[in-house]
Amino acid sequence: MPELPEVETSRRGIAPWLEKQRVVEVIIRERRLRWPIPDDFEAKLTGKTIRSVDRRAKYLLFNTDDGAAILHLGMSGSVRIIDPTEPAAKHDHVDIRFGNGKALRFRDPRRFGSLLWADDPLQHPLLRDLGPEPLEEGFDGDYLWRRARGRRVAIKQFIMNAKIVVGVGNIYASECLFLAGIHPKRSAGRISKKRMISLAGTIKDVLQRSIDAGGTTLRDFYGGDGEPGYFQQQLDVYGRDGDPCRVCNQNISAFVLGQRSTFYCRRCQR
DNA sequence: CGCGACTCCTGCCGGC
DNA sequence: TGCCGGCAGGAGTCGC
Repeated sequence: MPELPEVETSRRGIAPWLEKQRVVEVIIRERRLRWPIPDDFEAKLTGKTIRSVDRRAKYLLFNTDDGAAILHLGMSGSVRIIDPTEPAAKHDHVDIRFGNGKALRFRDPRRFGSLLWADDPLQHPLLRDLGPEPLEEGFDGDYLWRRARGRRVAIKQFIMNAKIVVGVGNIYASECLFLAGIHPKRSAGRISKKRMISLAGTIKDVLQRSIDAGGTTLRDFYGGDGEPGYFQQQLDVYGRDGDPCRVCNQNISAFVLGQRSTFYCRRCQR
């Protein structure tokens, strides 16, 4: 998946095409996603006007005057704006057609994504208990440090926990910890407030920089305009095991933590 | 409650 | 060239 910057880039790409547009038709070719698309989804959305396209964590929210569609891209999902006469390819599960003649097409080969309906999306069980947005008020080093009291889990898993803070995926978790000089395996509760302030800063910086760069990290990501992502390798450690550390020249190490690949510099990170 | 393991699914890549 | 195993950006759920 798209990590948070990819989702935000997708949101910015598609929002101008959708806002104030009336949904004229919803075409669902495959309902079996992470959860089945609800049977009444088409009926709920058809005929309504999109008021805004918002994002909460990695969920895209298509708000109408009466309820909202909630879309999660999972690991392999993408959205783009198309001419609805364009034939659907394999894994193109949903088209939402609008009054302006365009359509939003959702593709998701692995089907880990989801498409749901909620009268009040922020109160939906999947969104209700989420932690703060990393780029908004309410997230800083003090907050991280307070939440880490008594927690023995590895800091990498801690910052990837959406109940603590949303939007830090596997790639950026490694990157942020490298920049903060913290070993991925260090217990969350054993990190000083000073270092947590540094970590919160790197999380904000990395996510903001990645959004500014158009969000793209890996090659199968498509922005809302359908153009391939930039695939810029601005990454310092992710996927670079064996390469020399940018700072100290030590080879970057890799190991598995909580079933996720993890990259770090054993000299720079303690 | 906190934590670790497991799970869903397809595509792709490297090794033989 | 083909087959097979392993791995991939997420995150909910279960069992201890």
